Amino acid sequence: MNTKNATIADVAARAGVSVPTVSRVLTGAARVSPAKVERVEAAIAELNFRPSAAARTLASRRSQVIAVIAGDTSRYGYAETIRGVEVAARAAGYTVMITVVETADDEEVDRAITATMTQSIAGVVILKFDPPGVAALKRLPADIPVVALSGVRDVGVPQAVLDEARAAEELTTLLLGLGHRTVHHVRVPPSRREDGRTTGWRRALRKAGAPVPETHDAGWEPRTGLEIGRRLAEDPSVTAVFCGNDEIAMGVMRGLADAGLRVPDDVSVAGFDDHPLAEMWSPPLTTAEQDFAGLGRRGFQLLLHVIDDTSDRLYSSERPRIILRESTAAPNPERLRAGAGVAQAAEADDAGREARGA
Amino acid sequence: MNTKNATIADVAARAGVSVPTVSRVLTGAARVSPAKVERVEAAIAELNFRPSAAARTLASRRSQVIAVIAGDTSRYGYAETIRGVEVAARAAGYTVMITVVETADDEEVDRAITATMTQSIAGVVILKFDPPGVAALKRLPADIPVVALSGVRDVGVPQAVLDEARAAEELTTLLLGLGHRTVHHVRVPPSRREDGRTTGWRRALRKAGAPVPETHDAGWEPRTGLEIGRRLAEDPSVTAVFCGNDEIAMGVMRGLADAGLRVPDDVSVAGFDDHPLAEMWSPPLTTAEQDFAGLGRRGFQLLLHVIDDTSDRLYSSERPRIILRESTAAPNPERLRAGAGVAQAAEADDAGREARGA
DNA sequence: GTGAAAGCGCTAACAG
DNA sequence: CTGTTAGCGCTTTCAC
Repeated sequence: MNTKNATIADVAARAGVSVPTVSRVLTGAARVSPAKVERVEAAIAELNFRPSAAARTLASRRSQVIAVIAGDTSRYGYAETIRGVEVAARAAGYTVMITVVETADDEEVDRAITATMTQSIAGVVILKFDPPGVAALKRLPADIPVVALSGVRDVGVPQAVLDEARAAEELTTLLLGLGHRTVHHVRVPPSRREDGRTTGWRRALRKAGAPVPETHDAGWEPRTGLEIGRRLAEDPSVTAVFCGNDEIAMGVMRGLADAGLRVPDDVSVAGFDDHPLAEMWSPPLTTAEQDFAGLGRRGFQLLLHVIDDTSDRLYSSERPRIILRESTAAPNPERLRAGAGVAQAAEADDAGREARGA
Repeated sequence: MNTKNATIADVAARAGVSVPTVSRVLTGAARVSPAKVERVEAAIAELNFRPSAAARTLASRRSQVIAVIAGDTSRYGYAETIRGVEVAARAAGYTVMITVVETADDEEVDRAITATMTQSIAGVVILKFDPPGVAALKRLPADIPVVALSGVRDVGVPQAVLDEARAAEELTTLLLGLGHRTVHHVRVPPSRREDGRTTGWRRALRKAGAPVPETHDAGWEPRTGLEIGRRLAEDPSVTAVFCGNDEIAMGVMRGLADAGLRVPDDVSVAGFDDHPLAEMWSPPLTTAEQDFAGLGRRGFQLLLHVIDDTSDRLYSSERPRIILRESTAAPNPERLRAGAGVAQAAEADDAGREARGA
């Protein structure tokens, strides 16, 4: 076996042709006589030659690598989105490079942008799921092809979107339709001031004329939902809870259970995303499906269009699907009664705050 | 602002120095007079210059990119391991490139190896968690620095390991200590004939003189555990189940619950990995913690040693930790009695098979 | 079709 | 310390 990598010159020598000819059969850029093609291919196989992407990129000023910039790589939605990008990229002959931006600090964002731009890449897909993603998108040089992936439509950048607001609105409306006076909301860390999930929830309540309760803020870790669940259990006006994602919903349910409440008998809980474990949960979780992998795939396709300048319609969105399972039901009449007084007060409170412009 | 990327020559011209001098301040390879350093840095900032990794790699034959080869990127253990690698790589100034190998087919593995080797990379970290990973490791050229990450120690390759067999043995022993006659086992897809998890389980049973029941094979999806759970419920000799990972354990528990059995009252269930949702589950899941992110970090550090040829001890392992929660308890006396006859028969059966050399 | 010549943007030896 | 001279391995003109 050959230890050192053969070069295109080695292949040319072995095949008895010139270097450019080898390059031609490699790239298929120009026609080469069948006889030579065959000899070149034989030489490539014999020498186990693999072209150097670095040299090729340097000479051609084109690259088959794309970068994914993300605030995280491991959490469900992120990992699935990245997987979708990777699958589509691989199918198109591209390789994926990862750049993680942990915070939205100037320094961290710059570091990430530099790390990304230094690599000669064809384009970047950026997960605009959180503040670091938003910040990175803002700082990315304008001359590099880029596609943003997110839950809310934004202007000025080609993007693939999951219509979170719509899904959240439908889900909340469904809960209201079950007979709940209102629906409480536990947020996951938003990408900016307000997420599509929260917006949709609010919109549904407004449209239904239901009171809009104060939101509860959870982190990304399921256990952050636990404490919130316990607090929620103490408030008898709470009969339905819509959580920003399934993992938080599971934490909230654990907290509710710790407090002795049953789901959905005492409180209905809905999640978001349709995490693979949502249907395994006890009770199986009502949620809104989010096709993250599809988002990633669509994002990459869009990027390909941006790269090739095939700019017809640089936007892609898809309607989400609500999945009704057993964690949601009609409100518990007793609890509804018990909470009535409290809710009344809260409502007045809420009205007051709104009037003051909060 | 400058649209096109500035080159090192532009910087040199602007700073009034030679190109190599700019290179020197860039790489810090040689001393440059403070005055020039300052001018060069100013020029770099003004031109917003970013060196081209492709050119640098081509000229220096060194790269700051590593590849991660994995059979999957999204599942819990995989995603966390990759995250660990990325964090460590980023801290050391490296960028991570992902190569997914979906199957162990020659063609697919070759495609992945070629895609990886074509990029000029400093080394590769390979997730030897499954057959594709094992196959890819086997086909990787010998001259590229490589570190394998897995649950079982193997010879011939620098590697970071999570001692699965030991964790599984301890967990099974713990279950046995609770009074169960034996422990049933649901496997996740193994990396080869037998995983460390299964090996450890078997070892514990053997050491305790407990019968070794037939294993059940689940897939990666939680729902594959569901059907197995239902089947397990029908067999009264089953009082304790050790699952290959937490997600499958959750599916199994759902199946058990569907059949009307309670955990841990009727059947104890233990998982593996300590998935973030394991403690949110009802009941909270007994499991063995697996520090995947740590595995990834250690793997990258090892790779750095392989690259620098600092070959002291190219192996790293860590003792796992068992987490006892509420999904496991002493066996249900009634079920134990009911199952005795069946178990007896199964045991005889098992003994017979073993005698025949299975 | 095909080869010769000229770089791509950078680093690696050299001299000095 | 610093500039000059050669490439790294490939693609891209441009003749023929």
